[in-house]
Amino acid sequence: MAQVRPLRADARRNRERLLRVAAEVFADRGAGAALDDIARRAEVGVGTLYRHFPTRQALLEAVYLERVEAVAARADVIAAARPPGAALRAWLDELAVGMLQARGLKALLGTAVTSGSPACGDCVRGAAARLVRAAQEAGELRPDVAPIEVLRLVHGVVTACESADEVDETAARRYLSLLMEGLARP
Amino acid sequence: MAQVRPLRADARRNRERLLRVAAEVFADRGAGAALDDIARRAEVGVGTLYRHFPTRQALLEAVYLERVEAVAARADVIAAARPPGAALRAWLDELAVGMLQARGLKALLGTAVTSGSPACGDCVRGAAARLVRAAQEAGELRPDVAPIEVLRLVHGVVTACESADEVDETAARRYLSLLMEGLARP
DNA sequence: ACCTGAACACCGTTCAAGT
DNA sequence: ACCTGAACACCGTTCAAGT
Repeated sequence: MAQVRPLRADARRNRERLLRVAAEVFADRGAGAALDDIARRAEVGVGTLYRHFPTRQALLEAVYLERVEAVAARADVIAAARPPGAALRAWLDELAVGMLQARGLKALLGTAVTSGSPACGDCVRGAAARLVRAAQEAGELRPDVAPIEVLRLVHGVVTACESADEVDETAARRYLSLLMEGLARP
Repeated sequence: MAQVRPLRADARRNRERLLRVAAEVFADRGAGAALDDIARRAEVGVGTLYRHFPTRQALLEAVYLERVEAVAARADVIAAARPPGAALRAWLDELAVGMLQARGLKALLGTAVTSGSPACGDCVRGAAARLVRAAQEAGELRPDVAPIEVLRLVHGVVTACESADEVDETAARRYLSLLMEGLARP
């Protein structure tokens, strides 16, 4: 899937410049930022952007790949330190805060979670599945919810926060708290 | 605020044609449908569309005004027939189903709820406030949530449903059910 | 093998000219 | 008082020409 042959030196430089610039631009213009603008700031033809990243989604994934993997990896760290129910909750907390902070991350996870993009989606879905199953086996989570539903609900909760005037992590935690209480009862 | 003088006959006809066509187009193209397209189908210059509805939001509001008012009015009917907690829940159910069915309605309420647009926002916020307060006074709803937060959460839940493959009212009710259980505990 | 940027398509929005 | 549609701006996407 990934490049078998290493990229030519100039191509590699361009790719990296694009990623660095895209991260900045997504950060302050949001996930819908003009691709044209990203190419120009990276001092690269638009065609080059499209060659490396055929879709906006592909660019978003490449930009946030590390962060997404980090969040997914946190799942196991957290799971080792806490009982299943608390672990799930703590991880969803981190996930929600991450989505609130990184403006592109939420857009990415929104679609990645739904339409199974292999790169980023799998590791997040996998992490969620492990935590959800564990919590269900421990009787700390209602058995009739699927991991993907939990992810969708968290996505919805973050959306609810965004529609407030200012991004508010406290509100996010409160909303998640409500959600978790609902999820706990069978 | 509204037109003091009645509209000229041709203007009135144009306005009505625009509303009728816009309703159709929003219904099958979504709330982001091309305004250009709406004008063309209504056999009207684009400028005429902008004259009557200066923003997409204004058009959405005009198209869904009746439906929104109907939903708001349902609040009092429901409140008269059930205890406060059940009434709130039943109304939020109807609200969520309405947002799922009418593709523009959700987009409209999303912004209307946040950035207080007078036309549609007020009546929905008012209805929500009455039901939420009543449920809180009856001790059936935690006292630390504001009506607008409840609306945001419902909006988030509907968003969660939409990210599923197919629009699923059953899922919406389940999610709302979880949310309400979380909202009930103090 | 990769890059460039002109070219095209599409959509939103405005405004001069018309009735 | 209202309508029209050309004109402009902006953005996404492709592709012929270049190295």
